[in-house]
Amino acid sequence: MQKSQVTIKHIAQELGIAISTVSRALQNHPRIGLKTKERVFEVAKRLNYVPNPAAILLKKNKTNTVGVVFPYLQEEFFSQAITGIEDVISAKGYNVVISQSKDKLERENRAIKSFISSRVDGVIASISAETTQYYPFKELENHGIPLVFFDRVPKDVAVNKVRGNILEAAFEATIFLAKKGFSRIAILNGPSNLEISNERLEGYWKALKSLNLPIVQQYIKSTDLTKDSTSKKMEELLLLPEKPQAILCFNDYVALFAMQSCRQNGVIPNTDIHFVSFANLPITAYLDNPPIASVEQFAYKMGEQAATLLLKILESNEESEIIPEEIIIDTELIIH
Amino acid sequence: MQKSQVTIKHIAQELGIAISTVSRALQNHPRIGLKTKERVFEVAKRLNYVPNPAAILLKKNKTNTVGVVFPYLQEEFFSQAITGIEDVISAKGYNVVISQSKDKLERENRAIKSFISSRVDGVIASISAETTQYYPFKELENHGIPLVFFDRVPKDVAVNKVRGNILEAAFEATIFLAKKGFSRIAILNGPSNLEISNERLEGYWKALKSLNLPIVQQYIKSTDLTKDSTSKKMEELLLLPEKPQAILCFNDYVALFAMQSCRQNGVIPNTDIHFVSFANLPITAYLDNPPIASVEQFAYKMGEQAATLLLKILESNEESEIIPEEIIIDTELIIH
DNA sequence: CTGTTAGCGCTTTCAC
DNA sequence: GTGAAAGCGCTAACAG
Repeated sequence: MQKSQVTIKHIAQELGIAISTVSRALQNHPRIGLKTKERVFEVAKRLNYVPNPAAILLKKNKTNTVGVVFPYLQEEFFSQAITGIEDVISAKGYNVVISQSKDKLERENRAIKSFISSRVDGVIASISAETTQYYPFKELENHGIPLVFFDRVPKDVAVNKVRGNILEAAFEATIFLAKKGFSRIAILNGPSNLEISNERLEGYWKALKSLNLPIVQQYIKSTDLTKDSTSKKMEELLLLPEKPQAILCFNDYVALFAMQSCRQNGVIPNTDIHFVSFANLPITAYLDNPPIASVEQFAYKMGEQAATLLLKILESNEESEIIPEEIIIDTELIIH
Repeated sequence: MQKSQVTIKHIAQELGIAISTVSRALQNHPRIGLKTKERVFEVAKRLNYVPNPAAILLKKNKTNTVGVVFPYLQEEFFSQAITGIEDVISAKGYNVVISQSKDKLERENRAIKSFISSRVDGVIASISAETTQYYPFKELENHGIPLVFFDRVPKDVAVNKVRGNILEAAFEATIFLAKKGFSRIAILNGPSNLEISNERLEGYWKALKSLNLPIVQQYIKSTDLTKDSTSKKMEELLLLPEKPQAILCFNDYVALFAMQSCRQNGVIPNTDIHFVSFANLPITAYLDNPPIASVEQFAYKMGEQAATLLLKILESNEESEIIPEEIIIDTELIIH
């Protein structure tokens, strides 16, 4: 029971023909006789032949594989996106290899290194909460590997991006809270190296301004997305003389952590303080008391778009200079 | 900016030495002069040399990659296990490629096919809820690819397995409920093609017997793990003239679905009907009203063990006949 | 210590 | 239509 190493050579021998003929037959080359093809396919199947991708890669210098680095696979937002990516990618005969950074720069780097050494054709990435520099991704560029950023895109860099219309969503969410009658609206934001954090903040600002509400610095907090950090910032908000009446959270997980922290401090979420968050994850469906609204970001669709953009780049003329593209997906505020 | 194709040939030319010398230097071969090595490494770094894995594979016929197929990556039980696997595997210089079956036989098959064609060295698998036959995995055997089953192991087949001591856990959980004073204990089990479902059932039976409680057929339900199926079975339990007082659930997700279904039918979970489940996932920490207890299965440790077993097989003499091994990890009932 | 050479499995000119 | 042969990047005898 050792590794079956059936090669086209075996097929050729069995049939008494040249290996080049077998190769062509297997590729459905037009100039090969129909009968020959049939015989080749029959023997290939019978022998359990599986082409050796290494040999093909060596020859063609193309792995037909794209790499994906996301912070957490278990977050539904990302896992839905991965499904979208996989569906598009595999329909085109490519494979996907998935890595998670767990929001650690070091793991992100390792993933990128491994993508380079395994010669993936392209990469889709959502940067870790620790990533403050574009640098690690520069390596991919050096090796000529096309890159599409997803959701968590780096700022101030001309790169391919697919992301939600977060500014608009934050604006709407804030307006929604104001219309509910709340004037003291806080924001529990993500780390400021993420452009999507800044966009939330801008949307929040824009809304407050348009409502003629004051911008209170103490109501603006950012967490590193961990439970500890989030609880700490939430407690700071609870200690303010004028507690916020409502909080816009970076995502559902931040909202859940914050709501837990409230409960531990004797504050009843969505009664004493109302929560709105981003992502609209299925997890909220399990809760007796979910955030009162959440921004649906259509992760699956975003994944599809990212994959489509990457494939477009891969299949464009490699020599042509490519100008970075930015795709923005509209969101929708879902009221629970 | 095209794919940099720096090869050892370039390094050899640059230095005016033979490519074999470069190859050996890069591998730290003992018989290469220290100075030569230094020069080779210097040039390699400067030229941004990355070894071509395809060429190595073609030569050595070893990808240093293991494949993992799990039902759902977003379930913490599996994602924790993957982290355990990754940590062990990457410490040994192997790579991991991850696939999810989404509990669909067809996706599972696709993943296995892809593992075969990409020539992974070994596979770790947790079978889908739809998989009733060992068959799809037989293909791996045909290609001499070692396989370790994880948690969801097929029944009646001599294969490598790493799993929790589910029978014991179900026994203890049932005893726990009985000690709480409940005599009408139901079980919302998983599909019967999963051995771990049968073990839960056996543990449950064993406990009831030891307690001299009757085994009531109407209290034994199995779901296919989807929300719909679980809700349906839960409603059947609610319609019984003698509703159960407590329910042992296949896992936390089944418990959450069942608890939702209770609420929708005016039954208060953990007040009217008490829940105990398997997995002890972090998700339960977000709930105001989690199951009263959950069986911690130590997914990370299970992942480590599975990876260790697979590596042991990979690194054993390939010719030696391997007898399947079964590793059983003890569980712990966590009371919330 | 280093160089020469064959060959891993496959594709692809270039012949016929 | 099919075959012969070169070569992708690398490793590992086999020579020195």
